Amino acid sequence: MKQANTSNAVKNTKKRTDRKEATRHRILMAALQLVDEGRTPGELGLREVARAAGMAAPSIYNHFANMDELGLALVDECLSRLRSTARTARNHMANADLEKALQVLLKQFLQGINEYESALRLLIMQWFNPNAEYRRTIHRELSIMRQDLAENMQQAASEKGFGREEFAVESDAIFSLLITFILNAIDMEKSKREARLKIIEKQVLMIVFGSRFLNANNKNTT
Amino acid sequence: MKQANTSNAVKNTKKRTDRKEATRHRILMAALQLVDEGRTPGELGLREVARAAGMAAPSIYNHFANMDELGLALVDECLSRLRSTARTARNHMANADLEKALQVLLKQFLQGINEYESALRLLIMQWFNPNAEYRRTIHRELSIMRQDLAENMQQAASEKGFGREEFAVESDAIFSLLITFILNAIDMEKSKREARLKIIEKQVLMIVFGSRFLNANNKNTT
DNA sequence: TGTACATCAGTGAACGCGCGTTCACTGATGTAC
DNA sequence: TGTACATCAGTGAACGCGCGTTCACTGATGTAC
Repeated sequence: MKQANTSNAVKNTKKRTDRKEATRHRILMAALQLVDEGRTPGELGLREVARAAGMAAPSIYNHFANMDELGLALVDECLSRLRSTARTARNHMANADLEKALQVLLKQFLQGINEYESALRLLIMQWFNPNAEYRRTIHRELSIMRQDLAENMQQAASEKGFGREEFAVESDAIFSLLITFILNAIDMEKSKREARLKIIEKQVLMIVFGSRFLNANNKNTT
Repeated sequence: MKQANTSNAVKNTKKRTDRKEATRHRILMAALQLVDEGRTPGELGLREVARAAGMAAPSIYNHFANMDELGLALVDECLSRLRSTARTARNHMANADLEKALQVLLKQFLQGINEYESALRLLIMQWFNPNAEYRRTIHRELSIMRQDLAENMQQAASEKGFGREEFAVESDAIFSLLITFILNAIDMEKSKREARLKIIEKQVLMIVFGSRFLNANNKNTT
C-alpha cells in the first residue's frame, strides 16, 4: 500500500498548499478591495490589509517576505488582469472600415478602463514608486503592451492588403495617446471621459492618415 | 523726525521679513537639492529637509504650517521654473520650414528636460500623490500648458498664412506625446533620450500632416 | 539717542502614534511506521 | 488502522524606530516714546 500512501500524502499536501495559496489570494483581493474603496496603494498598511483579509497582522509574513513583496504582487495581479482583457480585445479588431473599427475599439477601451479603474489607479500610483523595482516591472509591461499593439496593427493592416510598412512608430504614437488618456481619466468623472474619448478618436485618425502620408512620401523620394 | 523713524521702521521690518523669506527659500532649495541627489519627494522627511537647510526641525513650522504645505510649495516652485522656461522657448518658434523648426524645438525641449530633471521627477511623482490637492495643482498647470501650446501653434500658423483652423485637438495630441516622452525619459539614460526624441519627431509630423488631411477633407464635405 | 518693551525666527526636548517586523507559542494538518 | 512525531499557517504581545508635531524658552531684532 506504499503506492496508496504516497498518493494520499501528495493529495493531502496539495490540500495544505492549496489553502495557503487561497489565503495568499485572499490577502491580495482584500488589498485590491481597499484600493477600490478609495485608499491609495501607498497608504495601505500591513495591519489594514490584514484586518481587511480577516487575519492577524503577522500572518501576512507567512505569504510575503515583506510589504514590498506584497506591493509588487499586487502590481503583478493588476497587470495580469489588464493583460488578459487586452488579449481578448485584440480579437475584435480588423473588421469593417477604419473609422468604424476605431470607434468600436476605443469604446471597448473605455469600458475596460471603467471596469478596471482600481487596478489602473494602483498601477499609475506605483508607476513612479520610490522603490525602483515597481518602476521596472511596470515599465517592462508597458513595453510589452506597446509591442503587442504594434503587432496587432501590423497584422490587421496586412489582412487588409496593406504592405509591410513600419507600424512601430505609428502604433507607439497611438499608445502614447492612450496612456495620457488613462492618466487624465483617473481624476475625471465618467461622463467627461466619453467626451475626451471623442478627441482621442480624432487624434488617432490624424496619426493614421499622417503616417500614410509620410510613408507615401518616403517611397516617392527613395 | 517721525518721518525718518517710520521709514526706518519700514526698512527694518523689511529686513526681518526679507530674512524670513530668504530662509523659506533656503528650505525649498535644500529640499530640491535632496531630490536632485536622488531622494524621492515622498521620502523627504521634516528632519531631513531641516538638516539639509542647516536648521533645527521645528523651525520649519515658522515657514510652513505642515509638511503638506511644504510639499505643495515645492510643487509650485518646480512648476514656476518650468513655466518660465516654457515661456522663453515659445519665442523661438515659427521660423524656417516646418520640419527644421520642429527639430529645433524638440531639441530645446530635450535640453529643458535634462536641465530640469529633478523638478520633473518631483512633479511626476507628486502627480498622483494620495493628497488630492497635489493632483489638482498639477492637473491645473498641465491644462494651462496645453492651452499655451495650442495658442502658440495657432499663432505660428496664422503668421504663415494658414487659416483659422482648430488647433486644439492637434496640439493636444502633440502635448500627449511630449508628456509620455517625459514619463519615459525619467528612468532612461540620457543617450537613449535622443534616439527616442527622433521617434517623437516623426510622430509629431504624423499628427501635423494627418490634421491637415482631415481638415481638408472636412472642408470638402461641408 | 537711550531705554523699556514687544515681536518673532529659531531651538532642544519631548509627545504620542503607527509603522514594519520579530518571537515564542498554539493547534490543526500531514507524515512515517 | 493507530500512534508518535513533524510541519507549518496563524496568533498575541512586544520590539525599536522615525515620523510629524507641540511646547516652553532664548535671544536677536524691531518698535515706541
